[in-house]
Amino acid sequence: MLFNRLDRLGNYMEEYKPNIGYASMNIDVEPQKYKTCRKENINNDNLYHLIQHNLKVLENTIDYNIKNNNKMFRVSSSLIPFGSSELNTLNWEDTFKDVFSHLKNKIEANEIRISVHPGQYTVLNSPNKEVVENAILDLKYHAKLIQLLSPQNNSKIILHVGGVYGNKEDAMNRFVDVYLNRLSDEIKAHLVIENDDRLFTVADVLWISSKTKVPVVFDNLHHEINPSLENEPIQIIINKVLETWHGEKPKFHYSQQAQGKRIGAHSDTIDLGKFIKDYHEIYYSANVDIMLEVKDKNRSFMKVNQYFNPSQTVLEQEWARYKYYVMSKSQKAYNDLRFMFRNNGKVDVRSFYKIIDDLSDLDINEKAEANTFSHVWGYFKRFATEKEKETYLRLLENQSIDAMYRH
DNA sequence: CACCGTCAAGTCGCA
DNA sequence: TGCGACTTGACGGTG
Repeated sequence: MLFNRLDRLGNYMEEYKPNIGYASMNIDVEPQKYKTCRKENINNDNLYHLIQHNLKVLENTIDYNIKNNNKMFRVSSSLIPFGSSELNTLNWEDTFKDVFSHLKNKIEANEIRISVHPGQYTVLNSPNKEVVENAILDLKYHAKLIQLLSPQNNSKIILHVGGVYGNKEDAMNRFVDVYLNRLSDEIKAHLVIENDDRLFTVADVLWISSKTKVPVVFDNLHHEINPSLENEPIQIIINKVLETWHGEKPKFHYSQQAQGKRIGAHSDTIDLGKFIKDYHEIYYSANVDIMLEVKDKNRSFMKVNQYFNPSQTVLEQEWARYKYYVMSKSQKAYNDLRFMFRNNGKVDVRSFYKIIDDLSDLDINEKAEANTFSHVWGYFKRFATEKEKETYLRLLENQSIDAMYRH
């Protein structure tokens, strides 16, 4: 009997393997940062070069995703500076038509699911008419990005409900009203709403969904901080959220609290052990895709994706990348991992990342850090200029570890 | 060259 | 009533 049940659970595991995604930026591609400008510097020439640069950042991110078998990511709203403002008079859609078409082909050929996430300033339910108009323009901009990059039903615009203004019921009714009467079918085809960490709970967004049929994105950390439906088991709540997707594959958010920071602040990295525990409690029986919201972006994607799709080759690459980080934290962890990878032995994903994740709790170890810089310097001294060499030796002598990271 | 305050966007919550 | 926090790169001014 027990065996049968475990066996069935194992089958669910096979069947419900989530795509794992990360938000907006990739910290390991170059050029990495999206550029923008101030209002006073907006002109067509400037915008042209900024967008050209940003599309290159996006293409590099897509290439990274293809190479690393990543099937989901969030496109940054910063792609087009002032993309929803009338101050941007460049016809960027036509100007970069060929680039968009090229990127769209890459995304679709590799079956990558995309999403966009307008920020905290896009408020559809404001009592201020102008704020609402700007929010609608911003949704049009985001829908245009989807249309240009991947105009499929599973591409989503994730939005928060907005403000409360002293009366939550009125505020929710205003959202419903704007949704039903002001949004185009094209926006509605992609728009989904998420519970937030202060104002609108899962129960609130489910209510809005019941009036509008808008699907709901469940965010675990926001639900933990701003709970609702507390008498219901979590699986019942999840089932209610799943029903709002009407058979489409849902997208959920997952994040972890940063220790010692403001409530709701996202952690630097995903602790894989905690992820696995939460995944089995919350997401396990649901056929969903999971977007990670975390500071180290694609690196946590690699970590979580290895749990679902382990590969010895990838783990070895991961070990190579984390090597100096481990060395700078703990000589013991470094030796343990070397032992783990000895003789091309098979490495267990969870054990590997447990050693890496546990390092973040350690205090700064300046001796180990200085030792690491000596190792790294062993590689760099061949390429370094005289000036860089002087800087390095001066900083090492003074044990100025922080300054060394900067250089 | 390093560092700091301000700018964009809208809302909430605390003096 | 007004200002800090949230977010993040740009950019001007100061030392």
